[in-house]
Amino acid sequence: MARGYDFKSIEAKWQQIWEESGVFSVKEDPDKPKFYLLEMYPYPSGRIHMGHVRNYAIGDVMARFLRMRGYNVLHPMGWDAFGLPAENAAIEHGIHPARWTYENIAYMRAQLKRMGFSYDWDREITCSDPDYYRWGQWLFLKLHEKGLAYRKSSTVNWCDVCQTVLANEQVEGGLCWRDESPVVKKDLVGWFFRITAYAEELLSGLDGLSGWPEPVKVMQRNWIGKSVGAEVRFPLAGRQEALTIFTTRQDTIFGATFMILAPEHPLALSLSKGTSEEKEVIAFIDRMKREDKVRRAAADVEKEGVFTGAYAINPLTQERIPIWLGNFVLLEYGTGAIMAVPSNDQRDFEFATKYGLTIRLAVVPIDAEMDESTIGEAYEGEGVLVNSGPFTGMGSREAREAIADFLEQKGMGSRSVNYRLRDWGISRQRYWGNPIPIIYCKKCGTVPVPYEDLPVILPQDVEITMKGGSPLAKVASFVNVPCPRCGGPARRETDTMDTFVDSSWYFLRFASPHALDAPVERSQVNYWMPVDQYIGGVEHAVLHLLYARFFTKAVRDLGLVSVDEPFARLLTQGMVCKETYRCPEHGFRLPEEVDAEGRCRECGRPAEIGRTEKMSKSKKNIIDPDDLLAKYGADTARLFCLFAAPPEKDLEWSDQGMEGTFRFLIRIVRLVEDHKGFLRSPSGPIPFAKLVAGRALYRKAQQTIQRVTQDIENEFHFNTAISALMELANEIGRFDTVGQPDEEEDRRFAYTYALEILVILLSPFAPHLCEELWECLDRKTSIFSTAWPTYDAAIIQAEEILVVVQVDGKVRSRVYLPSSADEDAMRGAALADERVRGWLRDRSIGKVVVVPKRLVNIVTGEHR
RNA sequence: GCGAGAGUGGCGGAAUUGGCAGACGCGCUGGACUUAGGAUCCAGUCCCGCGAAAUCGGGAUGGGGGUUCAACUCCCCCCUCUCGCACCA
Repeated sequence: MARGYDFKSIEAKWQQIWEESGVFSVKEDPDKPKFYLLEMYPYPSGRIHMGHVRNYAIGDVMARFLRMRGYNVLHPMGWDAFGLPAENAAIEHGIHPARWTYENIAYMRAQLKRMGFSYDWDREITCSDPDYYRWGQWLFLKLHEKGLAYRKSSTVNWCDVCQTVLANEQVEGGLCWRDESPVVKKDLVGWFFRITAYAEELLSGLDGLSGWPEPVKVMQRNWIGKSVGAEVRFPLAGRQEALTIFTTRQDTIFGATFMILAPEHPLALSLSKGTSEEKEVIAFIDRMKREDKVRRAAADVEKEGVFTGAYAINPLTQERIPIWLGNFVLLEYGTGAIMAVPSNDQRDFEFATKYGLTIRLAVVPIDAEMDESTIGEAYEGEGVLVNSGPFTGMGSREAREAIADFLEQKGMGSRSVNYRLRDWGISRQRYWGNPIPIIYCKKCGTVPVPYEDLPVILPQDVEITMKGGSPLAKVASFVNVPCPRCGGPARRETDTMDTFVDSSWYFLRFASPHALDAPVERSQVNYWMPVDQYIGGVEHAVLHLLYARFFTKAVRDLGLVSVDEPFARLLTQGMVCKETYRCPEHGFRLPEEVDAEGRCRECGRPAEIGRTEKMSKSKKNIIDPDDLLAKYGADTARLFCLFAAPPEKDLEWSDQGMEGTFRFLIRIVRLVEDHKGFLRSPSGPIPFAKLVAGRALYRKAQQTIQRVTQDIENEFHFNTAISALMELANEIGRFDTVGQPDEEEDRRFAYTYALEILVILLSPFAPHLCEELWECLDRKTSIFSTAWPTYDAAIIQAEEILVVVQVDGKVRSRVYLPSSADEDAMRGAALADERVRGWLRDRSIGKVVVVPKRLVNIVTGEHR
């Protein structure tokens, strides 16, 4: 026990009481405003880390605060329990993924309980439970019926380490988001969700999300990548067909002097057939196929291409222009073909320069000279059209409309919109995930598993390896099933769903976690949704948060929910960071691997104190929440996370900061315990008007109510809320409890009041200790069934205000005035102030600026 | 390259409808109590200067310019850092 603060028994005691009383389980209640507060559920990796502690501490303050403010708060927790690490554990330690996962969950649930988070555990969801994943399968089948889930062959991102496909969103800079190994391309058949069907709504919906951080919305907008332009048909010379391209710059079409196709373009081979270029074209296509997609897509790779031998007709100039293949043209975007305008597109310019192709100006800047013979780079800005027939002289912006109209009138093309967003590939060639409920029959083709046969249970006895394809494919009893349609022999789909599918609707399930005949119970989900406040890491800005928005809209269109957007407000908390130690020979070192002189204990070389980085095992700078619980307890750990930085910023870990926070709690314990005999006033409350000795302290307590309430409510400024509490604690500590005998009642009353306010206001941050102190203060019911205190604006207003007096903008004096002082009184008092008069000697008074209740600025004229 | 965000004491951070820059905490310095202090309490702590002293003077919010009675806050230019996207036609 530490100096009178026995956090271990206090925390255990109250956690047990909360659990037994079930105070945090909720149900729908029409008499209270509802509030759905959600933090991103964790992957059960083994133990919680500081990022979880911070995330959930932020959420728990909100939950407890809002309950005391009279809201009906839904605050659930669950487990993102499917995923690859479970399979890795199976291979490394021979533990079954299910056992590994459920043991981790048991341990982590206990950790969360020891942190004292106020979850409604009755609603706990584990997405690897058949009760949960059957509804994921059900939703898959519904999406399939609507054409929103489909199967296709495509070139996919393949991670060799994970032995599975990755979605576009899961590739970061050409590397796997999970293990940072290079991603390679591979042709595979797999299942996709048609997220692109919602591209426009996902984009426009962002405008309504005023409670989301702007950076996240920007990232999503960029990811969706809407481009407005036109599709234009370029007739092929000597053929009936035409080549369709997409462009956003139809105003530059008169400068289109050649065309480029992606090497994989279906016309690529046939165009060169029979030409003298055929051999080279085949060789080029082969080479591109072998080359890694990621490397090819990097911007710094040199552009290269090959002439197909074929020509197209520029529909506006009627010019015969050559068709090339180019490594930088992507099959997946637009039509996989482009018109090349080297004068107005830098990529086309580089290509044209390399291969000696024609460059002709189409759009030139208004105020600068440009010449085909001297052009050094493409001009990509807005400007004026040249060489453009009837459109010459038109502004480029205007010309885009005019040329689009022209193309539509002549039947040469049409306005068109393209998105960078691709459909979401959800097939994973792994075991520990939700089985895709599809059966393949030779006779009937692709057959959905009938709803009444759900769930497709993930079999238990599976040999897990990281090679040779999906583990499920080797389980004969799973694979071989009769076709639901014809009864003939058929086989199951052996891919499982991306785990992001599970997390795309778990927030809906929390509203009715035990619904037996549907994924959600409609009245309950409509009562609770949307999530009023969602809290989690910014790393999911485009992954989970985009998928979840898509799912919500799709599920809405199935008639299951009535909201358009799942998360009304979003808080993305910063990372938890700590300084690192690095030895030139041994790399990152643990703090205990470095001695007091800062040398590596192994080789004696000075270890460099590295930069502050996100806590991670590999950087050896993690803090284990279990250690904090043992040394300081949950309240201190939570309070420090909230005090050290505002939630959206990175938090820099500081052991000394932890100590300071711990000391603060000990001081509060002493404030209560050292004055036990002094507390409580037998004669009842004293009206503020009659308070004398305790007047200032009472007012400070009232002011603190205002500050803490506002800081929590607006912008989540927990750090400043806590500093306000520290100020109040300091003032209580300074308060003279002795005084004159006739003032004793007055002092007792104010002291007790201030202390009670301190404990209540602190309770969302340090709930266990505050319950305990509340009990010490002789209160009989839980502090969390107490209403959040209110303040009186008239009391908060001090009788006297401090007015700053400036002369020519510099502070020269300060005067105290009654708070009722009007502008004239302020001006008069300022001008009468002796110090100010000294500064005004020899000068004439020009303007006098008066800011009510704050400041007087006297502007002087020239010297007299 | 494009997009977004951020630069304030020794450190984490306060203060932006423009109105006392540095709240609160850490660290540090001095003192008290102590056999002892890495416990606790009290005082001090942005920089420079005069001074016995402060309700003294000057300077200071990445750098430079501007608007204003008044700028950490608004406008323009520049520098640095972080994050996201990265040949998307």
